[in-house]
Amino acid sequence: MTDWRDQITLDDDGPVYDQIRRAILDQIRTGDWAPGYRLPSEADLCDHFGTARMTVNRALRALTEDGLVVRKRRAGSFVAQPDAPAAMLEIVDMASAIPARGQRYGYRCLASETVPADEDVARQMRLLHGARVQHVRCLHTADDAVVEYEERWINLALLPEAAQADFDKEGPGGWLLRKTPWTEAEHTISAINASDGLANALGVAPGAACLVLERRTFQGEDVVTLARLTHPGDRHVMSERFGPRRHGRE
Amino acid sequence: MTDWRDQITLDDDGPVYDQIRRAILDQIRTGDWAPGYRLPSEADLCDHFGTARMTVNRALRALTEDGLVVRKRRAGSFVAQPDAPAAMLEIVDMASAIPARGQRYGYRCLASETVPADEDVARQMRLLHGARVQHVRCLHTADDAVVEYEERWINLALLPEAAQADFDKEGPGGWLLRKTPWTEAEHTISAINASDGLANALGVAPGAACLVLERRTFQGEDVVTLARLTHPGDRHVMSERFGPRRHGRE
DNA sequence: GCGTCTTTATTGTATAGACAATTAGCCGCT
DNA sequence: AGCGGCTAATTGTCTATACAATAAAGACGC
Repeated sequence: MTDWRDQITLDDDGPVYDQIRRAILDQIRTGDWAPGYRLPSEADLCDHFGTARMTVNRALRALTEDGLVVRKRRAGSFVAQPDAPAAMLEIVDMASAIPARGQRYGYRCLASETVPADEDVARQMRLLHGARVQHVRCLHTADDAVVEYEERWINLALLPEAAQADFDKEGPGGWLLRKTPWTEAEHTISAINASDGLANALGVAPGAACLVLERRTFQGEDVVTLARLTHPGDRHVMSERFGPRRHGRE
Repeated sequence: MTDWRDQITLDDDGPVYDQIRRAILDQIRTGDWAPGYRLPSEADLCDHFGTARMTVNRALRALTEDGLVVRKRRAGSFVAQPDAPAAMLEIVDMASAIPARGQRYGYRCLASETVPADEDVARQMRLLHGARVQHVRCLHTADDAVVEYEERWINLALLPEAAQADFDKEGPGGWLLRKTPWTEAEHTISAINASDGLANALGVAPGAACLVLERRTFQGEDVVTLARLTHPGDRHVMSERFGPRRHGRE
């Protein structure tokens, strides 16, 4: 990789601290500075941009508050591991959430195939009807009870490797978490009565209430992946807590 | 009211900017500085605390980012109107959400009574079994279709006025938004099959999947109110979008 | 090699001062 | 009374500097 100094420039639009923030954000978003990458020190950045340290500090602090960067005294500043989505609406990555509660996690892949997007999926993923997507269906279990039926569509235009990926051992959630740089996400929650097929997969009675969480994950304007996660309503709840953000020491 | 200088002091714990932030936060939380109140200017605060302006600025900026304070050049800094909870998980205050979509909003109060908390409610509200709470049940409609059945419990120890409040015209959501100072909130979402009674109230078939949102609203450690909001699953969804917070100009 | 001390790079916080941008409120004019 | 322009209060940003806290890396002794 060429020296970062050659790539990172300001756009002269808005406050300088925000220009710097966005410049660094871009490096992270493109994956150029991957998770774990050590950022230049404040001093180096000041030097490069020709600003005071407080200005660079403010940019880095904003990125830290957004969870994109982790900072440690003496060691430096690093691109954070992209686990942020899980933090907002809990019970997102089953593979990590279930062991945390002391239950035995199980995973089974039902199918993974490259297909043209049907109308509904194309609309939700902002793709043209018929665009190629990877369609994965799998089950997550806790102590042998099914807690989530996952249906997943991956945009092959953005992530062509997904067509070759092996989802037999690892769920698409974890795979994507490793592969894709930071993004935005959007959740939609609804409740449905289980169809016969779904009831069978989940191990519940037909007609039982199920909680459906659909998550679209973005890279800028593009949808990387669409996940439809269906849970038996009585066996699972989701929760989140918010308020004035936590400040200072954790 | 006595001069603010008599009330607001630092606790000497942690960074100064955070002490200042918390000191101001306390004024807001207690309702001492109510929504719309004009805060002292940065210069006054510097003077009072004996710090540099940047330090006070950082405290106020943090409060602004948390949505607790609104700042305007030349005019000053003001305590924000407490509309923040609605922003996080949308479809929260039906009375404002429904007209926003061009539908006709309707509200009907079914009952409002002062009762001792049963075991389940007491546990969720962190109260002693039998503590007095105001229990309100009501319906929200959009173009005459029921979109939400609201069951609400209000902690009378914290809000004794709730026993006398008239919930026939205004829903408890709006009333509380006006009455109670800023807090944290916690959501729990699940899906249930409608019981006969609930199905009747919502105007759906018995057994239909319903989305249940339970929200606990806190004042520090105390639960102010518990809301159980039940929606017909097929008629309603909730969504939220998140990612790197918006920065800079709106 | 293995512990212990020292050095030092890096971030975290705070200060004092400067200028820019915004705009509420006042003053004067008609 | 209404309008227009000026003034000044207030926030927004930036600089340059200083010292504190942390912990990695190196130096030293054994």
